[in-house]
Amino acid sequence: MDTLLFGHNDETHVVALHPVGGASIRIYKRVAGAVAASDVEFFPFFHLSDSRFIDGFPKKFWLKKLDGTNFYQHLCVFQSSFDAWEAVQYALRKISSYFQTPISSYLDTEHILFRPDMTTQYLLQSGMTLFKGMEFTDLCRMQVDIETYSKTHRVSNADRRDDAIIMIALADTRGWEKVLTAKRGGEKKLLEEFIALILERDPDVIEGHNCYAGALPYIMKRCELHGIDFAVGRDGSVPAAFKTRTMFADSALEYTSFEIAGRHIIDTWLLLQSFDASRRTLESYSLKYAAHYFSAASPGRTYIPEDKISWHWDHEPAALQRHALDNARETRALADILLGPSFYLAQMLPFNFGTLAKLGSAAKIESIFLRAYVRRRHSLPKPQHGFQTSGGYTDVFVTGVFGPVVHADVDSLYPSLMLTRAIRPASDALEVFTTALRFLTAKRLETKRSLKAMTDPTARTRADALQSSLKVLINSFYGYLGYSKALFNDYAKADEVTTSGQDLLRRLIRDISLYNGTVIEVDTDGLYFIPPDNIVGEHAEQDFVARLSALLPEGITLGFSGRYKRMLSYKKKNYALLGYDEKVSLKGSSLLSRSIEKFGRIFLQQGVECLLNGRFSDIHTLYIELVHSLRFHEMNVSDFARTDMIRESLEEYEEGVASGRRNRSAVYEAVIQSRRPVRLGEKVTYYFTGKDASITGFRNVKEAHLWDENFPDENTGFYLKRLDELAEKFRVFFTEKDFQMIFTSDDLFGFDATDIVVRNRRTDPPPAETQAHASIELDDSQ
DNA sequence: AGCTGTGGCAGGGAGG
DNA sequence: CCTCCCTGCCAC
Repeated sequence: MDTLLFGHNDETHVVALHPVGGASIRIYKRVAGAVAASDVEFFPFFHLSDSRFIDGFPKKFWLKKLDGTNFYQHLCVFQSSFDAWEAVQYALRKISSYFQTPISSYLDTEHILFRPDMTTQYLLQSGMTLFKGMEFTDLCRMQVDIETYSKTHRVSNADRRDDAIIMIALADTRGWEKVLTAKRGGEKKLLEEFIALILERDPDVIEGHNCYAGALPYIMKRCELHGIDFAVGRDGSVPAAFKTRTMFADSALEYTSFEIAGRHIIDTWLLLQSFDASRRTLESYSLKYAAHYFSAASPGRTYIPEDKISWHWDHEPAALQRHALDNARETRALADILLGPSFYLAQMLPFNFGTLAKLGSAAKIESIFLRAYVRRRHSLPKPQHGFQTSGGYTDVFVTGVFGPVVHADVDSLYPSLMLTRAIRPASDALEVFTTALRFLTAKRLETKRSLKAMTDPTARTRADALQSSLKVLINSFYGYLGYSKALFNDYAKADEVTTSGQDLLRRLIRDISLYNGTVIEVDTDGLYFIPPDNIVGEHAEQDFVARLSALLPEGITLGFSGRYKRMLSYKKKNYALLGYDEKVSLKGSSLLSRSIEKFGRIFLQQGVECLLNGRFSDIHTLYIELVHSLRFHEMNVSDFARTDMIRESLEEYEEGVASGRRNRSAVYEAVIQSRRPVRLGEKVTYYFTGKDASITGFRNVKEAHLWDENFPDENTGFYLKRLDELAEKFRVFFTEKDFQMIFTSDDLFGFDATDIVVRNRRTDPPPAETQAHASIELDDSQ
């Protein structure tokens, strides 16, 4: 698509554009924060580019700043296609007269047609809040799972003529379920049946697990091969497809995004990604794992691995049918759990439902600003250049094993500080920031209060989805301040928020110490501490936290968030907790990380458990067992393999290594060695081979599926060394003598755990006031 | 087209 | 050996 590029950037002018009275485009001049608007005056600082068409209609325009950073498509939604066309004509006339040259030839007007209908109206509402007053359950959501067959290869390929879609499982929220199967060579008929069913059931939402990267492109390709239109839009159109690249949790993600006219597409795989972006608790994004994680798996179901699908189709088609239908059901269960917040946000924000499910939090916050500023016809600021300089306060005062332990944290620390101290971006002339934050916070508290009184489960689910969607928004306000691309960013204010938070935490540490409590660890908004001797039992602990809370400024409260039998304090952001239910949970990247091999994770988990319970001889036994099974190749490859993600193409990798931009890395070398193509974002499992324990990591690597248990070639010395590296983490908890005795594989002098105790140490000089009251014994030897 | 932040630990490679 | 730098992963 052609781009109209005109004018030049100018620091003093900012442009906003929106429909007024349905048909005109106005461009504003920013004068000292106020707006001078004119139909005639024109300040062209944007690209008008890439208008997208759905069934011939311009859906929206994109305005792009000349520095390439911002898009304002949500300001450019028109009430009807007629208005949009008028707006285009208007803009072109203006541009032509401004430059005194006809430039209408830049736009391909051939493809703009007049045909306003309900579908177009529906689509064009994307700039407004949708579903106002509706309930989540009012939507008709359809779930889709496809199974594909391959005669010659383990996994089927959309491009191959001899592969086919053989089964489509469908379910919807009206309780309807169906499995379509293909007769021999009947893929075309199957697809036509599928299309007819979508039109008949007419769902508002189509859901699939990994449907953007999986089912949808596959189906589109198969339809293309059979020469049929996948016309499932409400206006009879085929889906619009476009390539997207987004950043999810530090890693680039490439997939083809689809839009179906009049319907929303939901990919539960993407929902999982954004769910995990804040919590980081998921081990995998597979449907199987996620369904299990959310306790949404169909009871007693069987799973058929991808490469066994063809076999089941030939020999046990009924089992495959059950498998496919269970996938559709689990997809629905996942969406039920994860989709609520997006639905209720669609009632509040100027994005449609399907889009909201894909957006990050900054885009959501910004849409609140944009709508308010457009309504008030106020100009928009440019993002500030610079960076944030401070963050949360983190400290650990003692290491070792302690108990009992209380965890307390400040409720919504950053939002509370922003409200009580009236912190808002300086550029926010209309004070949308504070108004919106206060409104959303009040709304959330109100929802949480009403939730307590509710008994009806569906009403509770609804209220909970609403309050958690509000929580997502509220917690994003702070991050928005420090975001480089945010129009209303303000780094100084972001710093003010964090430094006030730090002050508050230091004050709490002092207060706890003055009461003779011992603070173990602090991180950003919460602290773990040993309560004073006279505070015994849960009630007393809660009262104590309430007393501390009463000392804090108005509007800021400290909440009781847990009590533990014992805590192992290792390093900042690294600790373990032993609950009163005897459950142990590890925290922190050095104790619990996907980059640690499975045997290492087991070693750390069990080792920490033993430490918390004082079972020192068990650690010794555990160590010896692991050494033994490594030395005699008794482990499976999955116990010592590592899994990493492919984040760039092999070409980019080789280019990066050659240019010195990046180092060689084991996971890429493993793939290169096995000479196979890889997808971006693919996870590859590999292990180290050879005899030399001191090899550099990127040499002697092999993909895990090439490991043969009859000829185990893993580098035993390397993994033994690795075990000892992990054992080093325990050194700080023991005397040198005890440590040597526990972590040795020969019991020449016998093993005797009776004299072993955990050494508790002070790691940071405590604040002056606390020393006089220290109520635990500490070894200051460090 | 779409992308919230800082702080902290560990491991690997490169080069001394 | 060590230090420096980069990346990955995690806590909040």
